[in-house]
Amino acid sequence: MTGDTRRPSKLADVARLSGVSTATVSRCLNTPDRVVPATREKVLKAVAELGYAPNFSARALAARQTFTIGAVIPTMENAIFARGIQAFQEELGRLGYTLLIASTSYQESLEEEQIRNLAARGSDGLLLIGHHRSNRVLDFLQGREIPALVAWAHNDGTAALPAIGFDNAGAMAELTREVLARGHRRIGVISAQTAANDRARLRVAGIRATLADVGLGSAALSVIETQYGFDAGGAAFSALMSQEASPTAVMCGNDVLAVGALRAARELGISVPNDVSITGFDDIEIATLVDPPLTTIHVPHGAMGHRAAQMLVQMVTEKRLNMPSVELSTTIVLRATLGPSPGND
Amino acid sequence: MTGDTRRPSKLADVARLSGVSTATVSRCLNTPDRVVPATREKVLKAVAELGYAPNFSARALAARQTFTIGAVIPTMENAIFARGIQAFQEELGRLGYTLLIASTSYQESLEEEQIRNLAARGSDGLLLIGHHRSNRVLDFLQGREIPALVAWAHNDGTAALPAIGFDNAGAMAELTREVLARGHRRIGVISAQTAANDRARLRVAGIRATLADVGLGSAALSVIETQYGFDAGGAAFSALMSQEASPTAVMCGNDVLAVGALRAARELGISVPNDVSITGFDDIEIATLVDPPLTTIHVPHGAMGHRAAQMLVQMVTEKRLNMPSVELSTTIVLRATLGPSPGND
DNA sequence: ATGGGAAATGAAAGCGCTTGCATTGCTTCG
DNA sequence: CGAAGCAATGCAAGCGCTTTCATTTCCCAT
Repeated sequence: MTGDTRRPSKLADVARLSGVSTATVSRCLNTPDRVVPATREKVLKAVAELGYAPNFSARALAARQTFTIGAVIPTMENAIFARGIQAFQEELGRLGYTLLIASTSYQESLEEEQIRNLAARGSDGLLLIGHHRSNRVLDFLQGREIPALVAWAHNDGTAALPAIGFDNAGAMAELTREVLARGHRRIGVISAQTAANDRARLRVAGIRATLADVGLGSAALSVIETQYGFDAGGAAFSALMSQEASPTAVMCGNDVLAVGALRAARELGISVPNDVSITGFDDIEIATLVDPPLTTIHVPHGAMGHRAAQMLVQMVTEKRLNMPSVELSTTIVLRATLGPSPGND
Repeated sequence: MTGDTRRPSKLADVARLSGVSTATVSRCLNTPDRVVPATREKVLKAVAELGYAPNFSARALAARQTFTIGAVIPTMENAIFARGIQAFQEELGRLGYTLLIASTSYQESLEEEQIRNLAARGSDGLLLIGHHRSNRVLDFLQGREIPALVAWAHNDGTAALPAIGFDNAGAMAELTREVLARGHRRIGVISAQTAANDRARLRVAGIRATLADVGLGSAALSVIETQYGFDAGGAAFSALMSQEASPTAVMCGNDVLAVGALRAARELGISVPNDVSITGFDDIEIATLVDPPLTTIHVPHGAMGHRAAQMLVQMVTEKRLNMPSVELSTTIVLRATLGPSPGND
């Protein structure tokens, strides 16, 4: 155990100690089966003795591979991304990759910068959120031949990048049917900003389409777009409820907004679900902790993170820029915030 | 704009196009003031024209600096770490560094592995959580001369690594005084596992010490250690309340545990704070969303993340392994879950 | 035994950048 | 007007690893 000495030992040290060439040591570490067991043993012993750990920068430079995956996400503060990214990172670790992380704080302009940065740092692959993205970025990725995978969204065939996610519009449509089935005919919607967020857009679209299916036009619908956050959700809810013909059900684009709305309802003395129903999207932990527990759409974040890691690593190792997109299924979780319409029509 | 072409252009391409040596280009990019303005301009023009971006692996290898900071945290799923890490990452980005992240899933044995991994990947500095750590790791860090900063904990002078955080014991002691002031004399504690978690340990110690101050021995105290999570918190609460002389106040090691306890209380038909008081630690968002809102200790996670990034980068650029620790102050947030003791003594 | 072919190993050329030292070109002053 | 001094630049040697290609070794069929 001469490890942890002054200067970290390098490949050449191991080679010298074990009496082989650096090439053989390298092969021992990277392609063990290309080396005869006796040699391998000898080398591994030297490695242990020296406490040798390869220098990743050198390796990256020589092999043009960093064993690093970059992720550009809006924020980690959000439980939704945090959970998925945690699973992503765990699986990545299992596969021998490390996660390089950058966030955009929901600023579209920052995303391109972060992507270029992570690319310059040699990320072998990139995890991106949602499809909304300029052609310039797409061209950059393609030109550099960097595999990229989109998560939290599904690729219906029209998008440029492969994706793993779920059918945002479909899931919301299904929930809308539940809402309609309970007699609601005036629907309020609290959505995240849709301009640079295809997920938010699709969720609203799912509601619109379902309403149209039963002959309900935009008169039945009242949509508010707002920032992300509990307070923003609450404010939007108040606004919605102070309209003259206020909605009997308020569907929210995500659980955070929904919980904010719930809190506002409590403060306003509006009973949920007796006076008004509220629904969410995501099924983060808080949905079960509020009172009454939130009816929402369960999204398999953990599974998505895991699969995303596997897919991305596969793209990297097989040098593929494309891959069949996978759609995960969501389920509606009926808890207590969705009830029959008060019928005060 | 010949950028984004087939092969990413390299330093030599820029040198050729601008008619200078690679050394000058390098200096232009890294130490602009060591190059005469006319040359600089010429080079920068070539850089723009080629869409040149430096290869970080090569740079890292040559300069022995990666502009990368590693963080080893228990998990990102936890809102507590997520917020602090988000702030840390933002500030890091501002300073030109990128975050390499690894998590241990609260497994002590994994931490060392992750630290070595991040070190091998050339992290210029490391952010670690809490002081609990083997000497082997400490020696490793010191031998490799890698600056490391501990967050979420305070260094009272006895710890090996500089720290930024708060006085876990002191904060909890203060809260305990509030509890005692309300007449509570039988205190239950729900703590995270203390074996490998100095923060949890100190929080419990803070309670113990304060009780001792007023002459209350261990008979007044009933401590349960449990896993992290809402359900675990709930289960621990049930266990505590089913004791013969059940506590009139339950102090929890963190908000997640406290909210779990709160939910369990509701399910058991125990009224908070009439029948029993509950307190948390951290003041994560959920504390304001539950009903009744949770009395807890506010911790400046965002500020801590920011400062941590600044301190660590300073350590890196000044090549210091040490630095004065900073203590952030916490505040008690009295909301609704702490009330007077029912006095059924 | 022995030649042939596959498997194992070694030698050495980079990967793209930084940086110590040598060189060039100015300015400045005696 | 020339030498000294200094700023700007260039040269070239690495940084620690991977990988191609050549060489050696080994095994087995003959």
